[in-house]
Amino acid sequence: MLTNERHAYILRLLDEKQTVKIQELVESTGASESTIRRDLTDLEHSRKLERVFGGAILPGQNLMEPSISDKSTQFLEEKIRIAEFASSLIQQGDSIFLDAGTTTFQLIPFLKDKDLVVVTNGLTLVEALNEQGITTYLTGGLMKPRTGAFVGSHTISALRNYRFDICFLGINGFHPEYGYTTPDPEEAAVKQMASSLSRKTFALADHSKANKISFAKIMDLDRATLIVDEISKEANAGLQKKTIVKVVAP
Amino acid sequence: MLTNERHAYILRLLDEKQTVKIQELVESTGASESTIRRDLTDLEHSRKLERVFGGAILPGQNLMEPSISDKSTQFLEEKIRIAEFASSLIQQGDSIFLDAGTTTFQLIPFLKDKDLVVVTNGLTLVEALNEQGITTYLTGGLMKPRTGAFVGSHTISALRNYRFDICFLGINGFHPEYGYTTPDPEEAAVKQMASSLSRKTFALADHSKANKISFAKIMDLDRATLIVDEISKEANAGLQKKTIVKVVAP
DNA sequence: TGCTTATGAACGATTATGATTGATTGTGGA
DNA sequence: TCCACAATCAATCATAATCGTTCATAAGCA
Repeated sequence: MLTNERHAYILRLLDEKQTVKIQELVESTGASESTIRRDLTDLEHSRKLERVFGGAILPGQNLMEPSISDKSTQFLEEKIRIAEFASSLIQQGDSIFLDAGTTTFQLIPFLKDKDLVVVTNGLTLVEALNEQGITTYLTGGLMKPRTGAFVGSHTISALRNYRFDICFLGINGFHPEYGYTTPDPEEAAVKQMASSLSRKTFALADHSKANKISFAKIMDLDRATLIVDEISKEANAGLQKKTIVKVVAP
Repeated sequence: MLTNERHAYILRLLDEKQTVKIQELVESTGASESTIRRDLTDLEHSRKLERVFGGAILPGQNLMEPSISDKSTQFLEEKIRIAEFASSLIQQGDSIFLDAGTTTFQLIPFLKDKDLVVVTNGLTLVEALNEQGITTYLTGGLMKPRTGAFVGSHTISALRNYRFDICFLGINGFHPEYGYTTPDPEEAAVKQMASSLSRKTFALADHSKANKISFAKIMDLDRATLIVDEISKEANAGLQKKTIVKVVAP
């Protein structure tokens, strides 16, 4: 059995059953445990699956490719609600920055007929924006393969060419003390720069990001207005002292 | 068994079974392993299949067909031949600029395992480059919806951040007197800037571009080495006085 | 005949594989 | 909670399969 065949087989089985066990694969393929282990390591490295103790599962926080986004985007309903509200803050003729990310991506359908200039650092976003016929500038820079986000010094200096009325940021966590955070320092730097070039900054997040802390700090809470779908009363009270919070209930 | 017969047989088998093993082919055709190896290498070069360890699989399982449909299939064989030769000019560790375009797009499969840094202004190219695991910078700028090329002042100034060993340009026409031309002045400006930042510049074109003149002039012939698939003797004589021409015959 | 092309065998180099090891993690009972 | 046991893990090594290259021979062609 060819290596590629095994890989395809594993992915097919995984797609059917959501999870696969290593022992199960050893038996059904006839390959050794070591080989299956290596297969899973390879496939995880190319983000096709996620390893767990004893087997593998479908990748959780997945890419934003249209093909998989439909079924794998978590909190899609909430993100759309957040995006719709965010779009209501935009004026005709505004210039806006759209951060790379799945939540900001949901903003795009609401931007039609607004006569905007949009700048983004997200590869998937620029394609969707163009389909909507919106004038779009991409920052460029070094591309992060997994997320399709552009980062690095090139991206930062490209941003300096622009000024924005509004800046919409995706974030991975917000916390009263630690502020807005995201896993990648490079992405954090881009978000900081974009925000500093904008008259107003909005942070978009679903409720799962509440009180989460990621590795890289973007900014303190008071530097951006937070838009969330729902939030506990205690948490909200804690946040209100720091910044403006807009809760978009269903 | 004739070479062509074997090739046809291999492709038929591959189409049926999705994958073929070398041992399997050795047995069923009676040819030696070396011969089958050569067959697979040939067929891979003409993009009919993709080699893997122990056999071969159908090509482009994960490439994007939709974005490159009509225009790119014209003279596809020729473009691949041109691209393969062009790739032979690249040294390990080079930094190269890849112009947006269908001919330069065909270069990408030949760039694997070359340890390169690639800069491009083509949206479709950056995606394909990333699938190959090549470190890729996108210039960014204003996106031209139809072609997926980035142009404008942002693109130009982004280019100034880099220096290239080699620059590969796609063109729409070449002419002894009028030089290299392309329809869009904005794209011409990008090509000019990229070339001026490169130690060497190559213009890639199929024979249909001979003696064609488009609206915007990129540069005179002597500023770049021309790579074409074929060309009439008279035309070649006229060109040779102006620049170096490399003809990539089948 | 002389020339080119296709072929097959042989070589060392590269890659995939399977078995083994000791470390790590999850499980269940005291 | 703690401990012991079983399952799983990553790392290593030796082996087997496959790879590209080279060279010599055979076949096709003028």
